[in-house]
Amino acid sequence: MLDPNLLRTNPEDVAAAVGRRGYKLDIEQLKRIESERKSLQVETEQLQNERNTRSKAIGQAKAKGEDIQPLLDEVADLGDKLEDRKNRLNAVQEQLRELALGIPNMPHASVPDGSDEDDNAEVRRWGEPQAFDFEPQDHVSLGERNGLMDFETATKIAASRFVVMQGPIARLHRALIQFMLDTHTAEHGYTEINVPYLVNPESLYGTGQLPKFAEDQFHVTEQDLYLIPTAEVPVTNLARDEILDGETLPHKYVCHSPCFRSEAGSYGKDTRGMIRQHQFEKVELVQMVHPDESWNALEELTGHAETILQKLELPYRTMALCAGDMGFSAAKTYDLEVWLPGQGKYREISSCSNFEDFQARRMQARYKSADMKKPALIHTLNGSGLAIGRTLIAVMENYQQADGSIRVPEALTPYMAGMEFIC
RNA sequence: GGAGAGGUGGCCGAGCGGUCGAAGGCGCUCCCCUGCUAAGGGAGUAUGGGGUUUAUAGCCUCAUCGAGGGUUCGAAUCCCUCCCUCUCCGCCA
Repeated sequence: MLDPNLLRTNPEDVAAAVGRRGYKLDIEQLKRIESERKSLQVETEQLQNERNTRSKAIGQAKAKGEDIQPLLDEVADLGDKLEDRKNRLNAVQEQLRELALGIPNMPHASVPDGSDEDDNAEVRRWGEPQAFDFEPQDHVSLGERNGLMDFETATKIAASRFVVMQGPIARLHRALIQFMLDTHTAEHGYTEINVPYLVNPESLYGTGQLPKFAEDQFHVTEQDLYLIPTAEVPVTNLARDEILDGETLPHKYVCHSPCFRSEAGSYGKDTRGMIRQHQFEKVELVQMVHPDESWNALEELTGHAETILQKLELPYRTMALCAGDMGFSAAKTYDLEVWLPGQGKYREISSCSNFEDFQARRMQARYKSADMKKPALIHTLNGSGLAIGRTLIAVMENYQQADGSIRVPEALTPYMAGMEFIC
């Protein structure tokens, strides 16, 4: 959520900023509702004040044993009037809240212009896609070779967009998780954390998945809980309604979790293989930082994710998302795209964003240092470090041999009991 | 799942329809006293919103005693629903 005060006092600037990402802010509507809110709120509070004052007087009169009937007659119609104003005020405030919750974050000045992924800017590139002296297969044919990956059975026991993995591939999948957690905790200073995979609606409001993206979530209606679409949700919400000690910032968490996404609206997209699944695993990096530090932190966090790709020796490029391609809550996002020989292109494997105070405001996540009179909003960031399923694919496709076997990346052999090839 | 108890300010803990945003204690901040890492005295010490304002100063005001409804001129106090915590029993990875 944007600063309501900014929205009130300077809607033109806000409109211009969010306009860069293709969001049309109706300034006239905003101003109209806002002025209505103001007059209604002032009136309502005056009435409340009157009621409080008079009720107090009644109490005092009664204590002295005076006749309070005349006083009661005086306030007879106050209640109805107040009730009416309150209802109208609530309606207007709700309208305003919905409007504010629906406005995306303002892109940072350094975010490139553009409307879709074609306008994303390449920031840097690492590694060379290797030349194969045979026709490289994609992960689906590589995985199905010995029944290591089974999409049909997954469809039988669940639905499409799920997978069953077995044997060394299942182990490689686990090895990637261990490797990433170990790297981020030992080398990058993150604290490993384990969190609930079902969260309440408040948490999804906090990070911005609700109210706008309800159809993307798996909802357990009986208990009104949601399967997490990413560990970002439970981890970032650790700070919800908290005042963190400023001296303890930054808080850096690394969290492995499954992620559940309905993928509504992506029918027919990436239907083959493990690229886009309803359930996948991810090692997520989350940082809660001092507002002055978030831009440094974004560069740092992106670098942490890149380190994983470098250690796995997977070629990738770093893209700065253009204004029109960024997620709802982000002020700036870097995507890491890994080279997939099976597709002959770079595909997203990580997304690292600075949300500034956008999520923090929704969550009321604040910090306070000794020299501060009042608490202030923290800044939040997160990034995949990395998506496990897609990393697995990348390893399979980039490390495949002519015979269809897969060489185990050196960084992973300690986690594979020394196994060098998956046959 | 069954039976009970309870959710109040940073913490502990009173309050059981009126002058309560809330006694008291602890903690914290400032001041005083004290010739010494103790003790004592005094003052202060919740958060969020709105209005006014150049102002994150001041002033005015509203809301908040787990959450949401209700009764009432008036609710921390009464009623209803929900959530959470604790104790005992049952079940169970």
